[in-house]
Amino acid sequence: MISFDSMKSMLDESYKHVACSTCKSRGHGLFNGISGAELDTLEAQRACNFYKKTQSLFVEGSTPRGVYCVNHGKVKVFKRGEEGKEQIIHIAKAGDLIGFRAMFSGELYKVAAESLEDSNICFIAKEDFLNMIEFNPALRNGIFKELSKELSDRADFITNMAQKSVRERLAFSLLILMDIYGEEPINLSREDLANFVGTATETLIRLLKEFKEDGCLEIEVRKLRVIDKTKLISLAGN
Amino acid sequence: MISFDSMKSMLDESYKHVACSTCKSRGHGLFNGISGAELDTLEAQRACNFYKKTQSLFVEGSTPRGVYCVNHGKVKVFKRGEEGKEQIIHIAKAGDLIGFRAMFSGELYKVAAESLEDSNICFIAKEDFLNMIEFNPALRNGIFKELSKELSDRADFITNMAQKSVRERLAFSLLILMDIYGEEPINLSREDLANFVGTATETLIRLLKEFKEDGCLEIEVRKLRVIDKTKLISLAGN
DNA sequence: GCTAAAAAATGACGAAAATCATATTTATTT
DNA sequence: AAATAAATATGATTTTCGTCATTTTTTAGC
Repeated sequence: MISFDSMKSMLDESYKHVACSTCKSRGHGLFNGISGAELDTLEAQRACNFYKKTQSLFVEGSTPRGVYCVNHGKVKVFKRGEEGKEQIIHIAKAGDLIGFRAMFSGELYKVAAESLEDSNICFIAKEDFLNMIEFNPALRNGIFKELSKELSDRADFITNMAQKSVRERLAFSLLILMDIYGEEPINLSREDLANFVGTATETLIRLLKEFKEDGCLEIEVRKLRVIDKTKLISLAGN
Repeated sequence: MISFDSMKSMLDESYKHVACSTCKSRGHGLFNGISGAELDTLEAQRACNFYKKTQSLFVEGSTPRGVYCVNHGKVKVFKRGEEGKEQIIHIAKAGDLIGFRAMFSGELYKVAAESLEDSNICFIAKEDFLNMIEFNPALRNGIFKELSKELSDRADFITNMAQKSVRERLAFSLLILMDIYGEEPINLSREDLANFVGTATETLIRLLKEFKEDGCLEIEVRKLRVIDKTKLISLAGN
């Protein structure tokens, strides 16, 4: 049988030509409210690119030149600690915008971004993006809202890190990942999952096994499927 | 001798009548670029209040009605974990704005805020604040920048939490607190400091003692003074 | 399809830090 | 100033989790 991933690779070319006007990911994203002339402008300004799995969008310390809009696929946004260990801060899915924090700060990237699977990602230059915001109050408010939401999420993240056990954090992380992956199984390497939870890979593997034995998780090598969300919620402890 | 704190209390009345136009805290805050008619409007719209130490500005789950601008004093912004333990997310100093995330999200407060010392804090109603932003691009960009900075800070915070030892985190936290407290000694209870670092109070106390013995910290009951910043930086490990 | 390399899994062990119990000091109230 | 409460400090013990070593499985290249 031909895998879903290899099928997608075969479709590379078509992936490069997604129109914003028909982009299904747009519905849940920030460009949701856009239409008419503005949509045309967006369409003309953005460049669409295909990223193979594990390809880098940008690295820590580089100069931000624009924002990335995920049309299809998943992207991890992460930071490296001193010993080079990654801490995944955020996982972006279709419809999500990446790297807009850097548009406002005027600083170099403080995080890095890399595709987690074969992805199709559009790019909008800084100038064009800031211009759109300047003249579109609705979009502006969307950005404010999004920044606010992320800020709030990160406060939760910090609190969890400080006060919860690794087991609780894993359960919590899996619930977040369920939202991100939707119907699809969660497709992350053990290392990436460990770097999201904030633990050692070995510890993570042991806990996954426990969860499986507890009957809330189905495990294939790189595919996790939650089968008892209720139990997971109680394990997450809130 | 009369203490600084009690002296401040005696001056309550004067604290209530700080004019925005002469507010010294304004220089380092978001209202920095404001002048003329806008400054007059701000002046007219804001209400100035005195908060005694440990007084609450707002609690988790309540409805946001505006933003708070610290004229004098310090405020902790925190979240409570399941067992009620606080995690301090941010400590605001004079010139800082508190609670503007909630202005955009349309949600209830997800964090709480409480004064750490006798403080003078102005309040600007949501409507007025949003109005100012709508018509002042510079202020708007300031807010974007501020939100972005906090987002970046929190990514660091998360990474530190996940990858650093409590000792390293304490060193790092003390460096942050040095910036917040400036020339003054760091004035926090052991519990608050532990809740900022994200550790148990007992562990924190033991580590403070170590730092003191290492000669980088001077400890009075509620006053910490860093005396060897270089050493602290090396202890923080970045 | 075979081989090399990478990822996942398991076990043994130790260090870090939480918890619990209790003592001591400092603050607050009357 | 004494009494009570709260904050700080210290000790003993346990648990969690990270580290290191090694094996097994999966993936990717030729």
